Amino acid sequence: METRHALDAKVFKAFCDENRLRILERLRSGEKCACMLIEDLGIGQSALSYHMKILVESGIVSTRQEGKWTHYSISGEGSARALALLNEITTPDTVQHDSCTCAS
Amino acid sequence: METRHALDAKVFKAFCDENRLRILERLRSGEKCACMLIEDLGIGQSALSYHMKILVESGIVSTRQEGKWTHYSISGEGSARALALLNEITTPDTVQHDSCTCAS
DNA sequence: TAGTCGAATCAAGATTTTTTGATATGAGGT
DNA sequence: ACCTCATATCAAAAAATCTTGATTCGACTA
Repeated sequence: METRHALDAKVFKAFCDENRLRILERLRSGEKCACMLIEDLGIGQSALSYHMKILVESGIVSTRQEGKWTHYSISGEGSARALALLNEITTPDTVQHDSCTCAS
Repeated sequence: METRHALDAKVFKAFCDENRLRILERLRSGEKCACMLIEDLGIGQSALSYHMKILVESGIVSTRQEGKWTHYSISGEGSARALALLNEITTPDTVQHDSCTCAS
């Protein structure tokens, strides 16, 4: 079983790699097929496939099959989830725990 | 020189590791000193120091020195920057590029 | 059904990140 | 000045991630 933290980390791994950020940058301007990304980014076919898998599994990107072509686009839903998660992670708790007592 | 993507990736690396997410979880309830985090997370002293460095350099966490103790807390400013960045990265461009023509 | 083409998967090596233990630094306290 | 304690840094090993080239899979076409 994976901990919740491991699952959360998976979402943010989508944004941790330079190539994936370059892919997302391309997708901001609309759906793209794999062939176009490969050409545009100067990246190997299997490398692209590897990164797309990570992006899709994190929920940030969705796929559409059209014959033998695969088209990728940014998932609004997935992005919203990531944004909400990031917000949660960085927002102070309502419940305040005991503060540090090491200097007392 | 580092590309912008590499810099952006650095910010999100703060959230890519299970231990760092556990640290942030603790910090949500307020400022904590290193000694408390080490004990609470069952992590080595130098491992904590390593992760804190990444968190601080990404701007998500800020430090306060008090005698020989270091206290860490979530930076509202840094978090807001990360949130804005994530939002930008995942929001469709205004300028629409040519769409994919591979199936034409 | 054989051939072709786009994309996924696999296996190996390269690179990066994380952990660990040892040592250094720096702020107090004596 | 010396000692102690908290944290940072360093170096080496361990683990995870990324790249590359080869192979496989699945959809279309002839």
